[in-house]
Amino acid sequence: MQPGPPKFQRRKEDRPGEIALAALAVFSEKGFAAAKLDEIARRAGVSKGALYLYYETKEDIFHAVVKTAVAPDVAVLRARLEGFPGSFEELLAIFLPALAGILSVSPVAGIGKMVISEGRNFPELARYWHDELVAPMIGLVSGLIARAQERGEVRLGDPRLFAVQLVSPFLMALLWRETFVPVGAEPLGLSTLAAQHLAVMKGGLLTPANGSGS
Amino acid sequence: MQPGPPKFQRRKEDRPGEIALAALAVFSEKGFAAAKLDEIARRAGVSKGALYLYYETKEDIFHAVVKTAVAPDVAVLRARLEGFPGSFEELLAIFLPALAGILSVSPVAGIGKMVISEGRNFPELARYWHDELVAPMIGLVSGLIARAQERGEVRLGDPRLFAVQLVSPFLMALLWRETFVPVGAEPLGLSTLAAQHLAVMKGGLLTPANGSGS
Amino acid sequence: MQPGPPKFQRRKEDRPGEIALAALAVFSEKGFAAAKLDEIARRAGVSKGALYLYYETKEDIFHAVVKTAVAPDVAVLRARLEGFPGSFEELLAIFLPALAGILSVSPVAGIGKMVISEGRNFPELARYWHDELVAPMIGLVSGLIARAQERGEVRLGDPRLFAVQLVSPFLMALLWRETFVPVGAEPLGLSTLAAQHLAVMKGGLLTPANGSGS
Amino acid sequence: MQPGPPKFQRRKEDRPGEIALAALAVFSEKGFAAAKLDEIARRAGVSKGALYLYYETKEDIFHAVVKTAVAPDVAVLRARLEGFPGSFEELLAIFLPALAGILSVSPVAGIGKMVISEGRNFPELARYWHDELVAPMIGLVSGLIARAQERGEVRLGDPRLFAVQLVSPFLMALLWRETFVPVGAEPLGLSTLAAQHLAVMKGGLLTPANGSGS
DNA sequence: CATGAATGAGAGTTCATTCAT
DNA sequence: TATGAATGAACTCTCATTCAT
Repeated sequence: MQPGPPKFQRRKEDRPGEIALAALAVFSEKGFAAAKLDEIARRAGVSKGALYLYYETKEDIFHAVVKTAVAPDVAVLRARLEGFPGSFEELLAIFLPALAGILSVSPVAGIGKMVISEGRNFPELARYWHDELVAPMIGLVSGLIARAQERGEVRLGDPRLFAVQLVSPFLMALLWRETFVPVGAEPLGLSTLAAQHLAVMKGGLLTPANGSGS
Repeated sequence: MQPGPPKFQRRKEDRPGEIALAALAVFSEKGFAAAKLDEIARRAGVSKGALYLYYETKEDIFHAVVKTAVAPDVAVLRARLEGFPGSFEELLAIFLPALAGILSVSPVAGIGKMVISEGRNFPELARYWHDELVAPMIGLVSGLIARAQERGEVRLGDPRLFAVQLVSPFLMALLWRETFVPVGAEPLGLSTLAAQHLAVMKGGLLTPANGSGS
Repeated sequence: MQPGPPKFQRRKEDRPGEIALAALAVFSEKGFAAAKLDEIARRAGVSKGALYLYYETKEDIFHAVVKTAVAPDVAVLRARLEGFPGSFEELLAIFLPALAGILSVSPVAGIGKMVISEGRNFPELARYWHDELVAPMIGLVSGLIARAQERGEVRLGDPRLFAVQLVSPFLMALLWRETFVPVGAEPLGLSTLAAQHLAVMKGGLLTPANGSGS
Repeated sequence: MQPGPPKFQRRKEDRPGEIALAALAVFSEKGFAAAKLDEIARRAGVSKGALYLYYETKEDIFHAVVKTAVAPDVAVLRARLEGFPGSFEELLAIFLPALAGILSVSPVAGIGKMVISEGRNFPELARYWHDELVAPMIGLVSGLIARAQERGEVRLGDPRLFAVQLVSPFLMALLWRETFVPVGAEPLGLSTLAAQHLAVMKGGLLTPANGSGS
């Protein structure tokens, strides 16, 4: 049986991704409970019934959305940081702007907000995010800091808390953007923040021989 | 027949506060949409109908909860900071532990999570929080920094971003506590964080003559 | 124990009547189901709980209202009509304006609307009204007509339907006043209607010898 | 396993009409407030949720019901009456039985009762009925009477009140049927009433040359 | 595969009724 | 008696999920 003339049609294999993308937007804007499947379907360009061809339940879609797009970012950063040849100061100078860059384009802000919001309702997702994204990231940075401490580059102190100090301004900037900018607040420039944070961290984190001379 | 416990009590004075307290817990755990009035009523020890004796709608209860307990904290901090006689370094040494102390006992974490979660659904509340709590706080700290810069105590840079750097680790610690600790993550000790953050900020924020000698 | 100075206070024995009066207004405006006991209590100047000191249920109040103020009107008309000495033509000339006069000041319109509206929900009340007010009235008028027919004053025909023809314009005028005048319709003047209706009925109801000569 | 009757049918076309029909019955029996959507849905043979596929709110269903089936009756009568070639006496002889016939089969009685009952609660509907049905009908009949007066066929007097006299017995008959017949009252035969009313009106409404000779 | 009309459990809200005061 | 805070059943309306087409 020869194939008829190939009619244009969307590739079926993309449907789950298209749905997840639409769902990310809706969940991120409304939260889990207030998000309507009707709206997700409409934004995905499919019928409401079609959602159930690819996902079992609304919760299932939510899980898919949260778990999607997590791995790539971690992998990218891990690749850049692990085995970085230079000093910790040089590492910081690379890492902080890179983090700012990634965060400003990644959907991680929206998903992060969802995890914060719905963590109590979906502990499995909170655990997943902690185990897959947050803990590895913190662990990675902590490890780099610990090694830098061993080399005498970084002052004494809890590496995990140092890691928190390093990344928290960016977290705050993301939440600021999602929460207060829509109601009229002045945005926090991510790149300026990265530069200024780098300067302060170099001054405060590094030992005198390594940082204060810059 | 001996009288059992009375079927209900008349305590008009106390009810609104009790309801708001119960609602804070439920909203904070579940988010606005997933919170059931049934549960709020049960935790407040009243019937569902009684809620409507004191509040018009579910949204009204939510508003009451979000607007509650905002002013006190701001006022306390403003009183401590404004007109502080010492140097900025001394100010930091007071301010960071104080902030950590306040945050660890205030319901601000739960409410803040709600504002982050539901900001899009209730922009009025996001605006209220920004205008009443967040912007004043940031403005207060920024002002202190700017004056310290004029005195040559603090390095050059955007005071608003310095303020973000100062407070963001505590924001992150709160969200960490609310989101990841319940699923098994190691807590971030607020007081240890405050001490370490103070050390780093003194090293990185202050000018050499003022900070690096400590 | 000497009595203290006599404080002014409302006479308790009027309470049920005051409540029924307020209830008449509210039921008449809103219908049974949409009438709120809160509003009845407020208009009666008592608390909601006080209603239950005098009536068992909302339905009980409704019954009281419907059954109240029915008997007087019937009695007045019956007294005027029964044993009227003159001709039927003279009777009509008395009866129609009198009916118009009574209806324009009596609460019968409001109650009648309630009976029409709620007859299906409260058949007992429909039956009560029919038996106590409507059927006696129709019977009374029918009887007068029948006797006038026997005297050759009124044309042949079903006396009951003649009675309907006699009273129906006033019914319509009442319903018009209650229903359409509030939304801007021109009122139907009851006294003008009575005069014109009298003229037509004299021409159409009476036999030539009795009516057409007027 | 043989297939039982399908759990539900898709009949998008027919549903609104079926729902409105069921709603007419329920509203007419119970009044607006006492009518339960559950019962409307059950009588329409659909689920409660299905009502909301076709109507926005309960009030919306009520509006649809009240506005339904109004225009047709008016149009039919207007067509019959306007431009009627014969004398007013002949017109009456056609009009009154026709009115009786239409009213005895039309749902206008039930809807009219609803308008009377709920006019205060839904003034928009009272206005709609007045403007679309009642005022045009009264105006139509008044106009015919006025022209007949100009031709000397009808006695002097307010044409609008004459119109009321003409139609009110039928209104009363309808309300009688809806209100008192269900509790045991003798029905008022509409066709007999029409014939007798015709006779009386010919005698009382027409001028001697036109009416009294019949 | 795909649709969307239809379902039905469950939510927020109202209000007649009760009862501690 | 009188109050009105408190109750809880019942209502309207929503929306995740199903299924005839």
